[in-house]
Amino acid sequence: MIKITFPDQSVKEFEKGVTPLAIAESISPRLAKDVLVAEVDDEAWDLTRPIDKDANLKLFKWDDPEGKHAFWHSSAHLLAEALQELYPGVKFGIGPAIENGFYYDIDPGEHQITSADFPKIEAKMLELAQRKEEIKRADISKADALKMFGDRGEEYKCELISELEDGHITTYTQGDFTDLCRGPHLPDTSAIKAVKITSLAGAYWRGDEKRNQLVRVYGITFPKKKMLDEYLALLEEAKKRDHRKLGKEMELFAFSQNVGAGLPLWLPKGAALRDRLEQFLRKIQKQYGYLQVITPHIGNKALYVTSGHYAKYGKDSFQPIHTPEEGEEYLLKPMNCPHHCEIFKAAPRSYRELPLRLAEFGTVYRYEQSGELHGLTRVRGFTQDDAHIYCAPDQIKEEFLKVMDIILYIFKALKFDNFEAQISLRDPNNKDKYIGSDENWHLAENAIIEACAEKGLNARKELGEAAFYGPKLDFMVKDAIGRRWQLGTIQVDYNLPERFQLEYTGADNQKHRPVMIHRAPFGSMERFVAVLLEHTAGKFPLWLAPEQAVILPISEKYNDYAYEVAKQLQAADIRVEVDDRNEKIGKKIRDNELKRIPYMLIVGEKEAENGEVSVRKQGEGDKGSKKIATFAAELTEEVNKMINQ
RNA sequence: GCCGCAAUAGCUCAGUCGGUAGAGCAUUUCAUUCGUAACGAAAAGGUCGUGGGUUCGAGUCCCACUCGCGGCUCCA
Repeated sequence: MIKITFPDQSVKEFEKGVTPLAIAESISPRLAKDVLVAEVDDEAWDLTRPIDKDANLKLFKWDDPEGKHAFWHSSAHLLAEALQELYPGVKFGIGPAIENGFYYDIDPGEHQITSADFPKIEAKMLELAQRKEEIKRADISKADALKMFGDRGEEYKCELISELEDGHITTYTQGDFTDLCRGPHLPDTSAIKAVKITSLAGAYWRGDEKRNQLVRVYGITFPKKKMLDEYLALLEEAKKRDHRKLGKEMELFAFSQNVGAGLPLWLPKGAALRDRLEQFLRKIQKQYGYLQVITPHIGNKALYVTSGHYAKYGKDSFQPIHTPEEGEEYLLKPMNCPHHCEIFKAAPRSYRELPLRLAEFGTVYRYEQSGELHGLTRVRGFTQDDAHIYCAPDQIKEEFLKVMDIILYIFKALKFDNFEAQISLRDPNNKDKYIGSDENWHLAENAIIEACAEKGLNARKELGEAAFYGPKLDFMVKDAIGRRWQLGTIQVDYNLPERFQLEYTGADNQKHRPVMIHRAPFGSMERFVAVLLEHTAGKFPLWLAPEQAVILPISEKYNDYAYEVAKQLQAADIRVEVDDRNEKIGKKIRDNELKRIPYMLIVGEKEAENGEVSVRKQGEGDKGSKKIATFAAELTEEVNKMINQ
C-alpha cells in the first residue's frame, strides 16, 4: 500500500501502482469524468500512469490551467495525427499547447495546406477523437528513439532527440501516430468534442531565421461544443473592439501610404482626445512636483553614442541625418532620456534640488521592423508621456510610491480596474549581466518591493527580467474581454547617470551620482489610446468623449432652438453638436447611438416652449426632460466626479 | 527583415471560364417636417494599390514594388 496526500493534506491509502484516474473514481464518478491530468510530487502526470510510492497528488480539471494545457497538448497530437492521415509524408516539428489553444509546426513537403483545408482537418480530428483512441506513454532509449524517428524520416524530431539525455525520453502514441513528448496527456482522445483550426502561419524551425521555415497550424479545442461557440463569440467581440477599426469609424486617426508605414496621423477628434489625456496628466504631474520641459526631435549622434543607445541600436534605427557640414550627423530622437540628462547637466545641481522631476510629452522615432507594425500599438513615431526623476539612492522608494500614486489614479479615472503589476528583478545567478553596484541594486529592488507592499499591490516578481541598467515595475491592464496589455512602467536606471557623469553636490559638500527613474504612466499616447479604445469598445468615459452630447431636433423647425441650446452648453464647456439633418428622429437616434455619443438631447415643440431638453443616455434610453442649465450642471458634476475622485 | 494571405466607390463587400465593373451603407438633390434605434424617390461616385509582362483582349493569369492582415524574429 502507498499513502497519497491530497492538496487539503488529507491522506488515503491505495494499492501500489494505482493510477490518478482510479483515485479520482474512488472519490466520485463525477470527478473521474471531469479530471484531465494530474500532478504527482510536483511532476506532471498522466491519469493512467501508475503511482508506485507515497506521494502528493493533485488532480486538474478543465478549469485549471494545467488541465487546459494537457487538453490542448493532446489536441496538438490529435492535429498531428489528422495531418499525418490527410497529408502522408509530412514531417513534424513541435506542437505545444499555448495560452489559447495549441499549434503544430510541420514541414508539409510537397503538400500545400491552405485555410480552405481547415474544415477537412477539423472533420478528421473529430473523427479521430470519436474513436476514443487511448494515448499511451512509453519510455524509450535514445538509440531506439533515433532509429524509430529516423526510419520515418522525421529529421526535426531526430534533432530534438539527439539533444535529450538517454533514459529520460518518452513517446506518446494514439492510433497510428507516435510523438516524441514529455507529456502529460489525456487518457484518450474522446474528451475533445469541439475543434477549430484558427490560422496558418510560417515559423522558423526553432525560431532561427537561418533554418527551414515550417508551416504552423494553429487550433483550439474544447470539451463542449458550447464552449467553442462562446470562444468564437468572444473573438467576434474582440474584432469589433479592434482599435484600428474603431479609430477609423470614430475619425480619431489614420495612416497614409504617402506618409509611411507606422506613422499615425491624428485627425481632429483624435488630436483633441489626446490633448485631453495630456492635460489630465499634466495637471496631476504638476501637483506632484514635475517640471515640464521641451527637447528637440533630433539630436547629435554623439549624444546617443554617450548614452550607449547608438552602439546597441544604431544600425537598426532610422539612419543618421547628414548636414551640409562635413562629418556631422544627427539622429531622430529614439528616446528622451539623453536629452533630459543634458538638462540635468545644464546647471550645477545641489542635493536640495532633488528629486528633480523632468517631464515631457516627447515624440520619438524608432525603426520598428515592418512586420511588427500594428495599428497604434506598435508604430515608428510616437509620443511618450515621459519623465525622468533624478534622485538620491535613498529617495527611490519615496519617488516610486509617488509615481505609483499617479498611475493608480489614472487607472481609476479610466476604470482600468483589472490590472496586474510585475516587478522585474535581477537574475541573482548572473550578476555580471547588469551594471551598477550590488548595494545600489539591493537598495532599488527592495525599494520597489516595499513600495508595492505599502500600496497593497499584489505584484508578481520575475527574476532575470530586469533591464541591464536597473529593476523595473510594469503595469499590465486587462481589457474588458480579458486581454492583457502592458501600459505604465517605472524603471530604475544606474547606467545613464554613469554614462553622462551626472553629479550633484551633497550636504557633505562632496559630489554624488544621482539615480534616475524613467516612468511613463500611459506608456505612449498612441498605445494608451489604442488600449483605451479596445477596453471601452469606443465608449469613452464622459470626460474624454470627443462629443459629450448631441442635440437632435425633432424636425427642421426646431433647428434654431437646437443651436440656442448648443450655445448655452458650449458656454458651460460641454462638447456638443447639433444633428440638423433632415431625418426622422428615430433615424437620428439610431445613427447617434452607433456613434457612441454619451448623451442625446432631443428637442421639439415641448422643449422649445419650456427651455428644456429631453435627455437620452447612450445605451440606456430615455431619461426624461430637464432645463438646459440643470442638464449642464449635472453633466459637469458627472465629469468632475470622474477626474477628481 | 522572413513566411503566408490580401488590396475593387468614402465604408463593408460581390464580381463565375480572361470579353471593358455591381450591391448595401454614407454623400448630394427632391419630397417630407416627423416625439426616442433605419420614411420614400433620384443622382453622383471607380485609371479595380503602383509598375511591368502574357494575350486580339487583364479587376481576373504571371513578375516586381507599396501598403495592409496573420504569424515568426525583434522590441530602448
